[in-house]
Amino acid sequence: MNNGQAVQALAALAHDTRLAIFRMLVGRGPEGLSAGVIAERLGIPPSSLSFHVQHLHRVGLVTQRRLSRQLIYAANFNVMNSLLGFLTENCCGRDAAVCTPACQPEATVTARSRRRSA
Amino acid sequence: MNNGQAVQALAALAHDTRLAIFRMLVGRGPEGLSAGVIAERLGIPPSSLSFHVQHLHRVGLVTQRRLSRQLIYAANFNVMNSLLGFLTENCCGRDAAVCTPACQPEATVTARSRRRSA
DNA sequence: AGCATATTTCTACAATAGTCGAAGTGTCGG
DNA sequence: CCGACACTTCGACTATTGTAGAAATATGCT
Repeated sequence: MNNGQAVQALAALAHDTRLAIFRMLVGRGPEGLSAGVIAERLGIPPSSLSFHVQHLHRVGLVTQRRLSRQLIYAANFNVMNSLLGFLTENCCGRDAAVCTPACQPEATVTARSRRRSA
Repeated sequence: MNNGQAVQALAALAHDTRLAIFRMLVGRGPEGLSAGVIAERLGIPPSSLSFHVQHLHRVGLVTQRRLSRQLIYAANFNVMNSLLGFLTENCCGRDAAVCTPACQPEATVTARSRRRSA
């Protein structure tokens, strides 16, 4: 993920409604949820939901598929993964595990410093 | 970090100029950089720099201290850490390490996220 | 005190983002 | 083919954010 993509993804998540949508979809997993259900749960009009969920879709954070009449949205973990990778790589101290959030089980080897030959 | 704080932090980073500022400060470490130097390096007017760096300061992502006439800004790794923690906790599958970016030394990290940033 | 430097705050404007009803599009059941 | 349903797109408006010169504030030097 490059700088521009990161800005886009961050902007997509930087909104109450969209973060709520994304978290809801993350909780649901690959199965996803239909647009109508999301809108109803959040108590927002369908057109507003569509506006926001498409923002997330445009930047790749959610996938879209049709199931008969409904459009099912689901979180795209790969892109979220890339975003977190970008942030840890570029927005944390380079030498240290100074910014290793919920993930220092035992190893803590900074993935970056371990660039083993491909 | 709660939902609202996360949205604020994400919004702060979701802008080309601010992300550039933050990355510059991350690269510099605790020593930080003065407002003037940052503005000059980015080629933006002082008032614009002030606007953006204060946005980052307001949400806690950068610290501010005075050194004689200059105001020195530095990245606040704690808050960045909290943000990453929030994202991994709330925006990734809860059961799985489905979204553990730079936390697996050599295993699952996608080849793309491993390339060193230029 | 008076002047230079570093940075912020003010101000006015430009641009972008968000809201939501209404109209349009795709899909199914009969 | 028609009507109902699920959702999106359009359109018009409001609100928020970004930009940058000019004026103001803070600090230091002599």
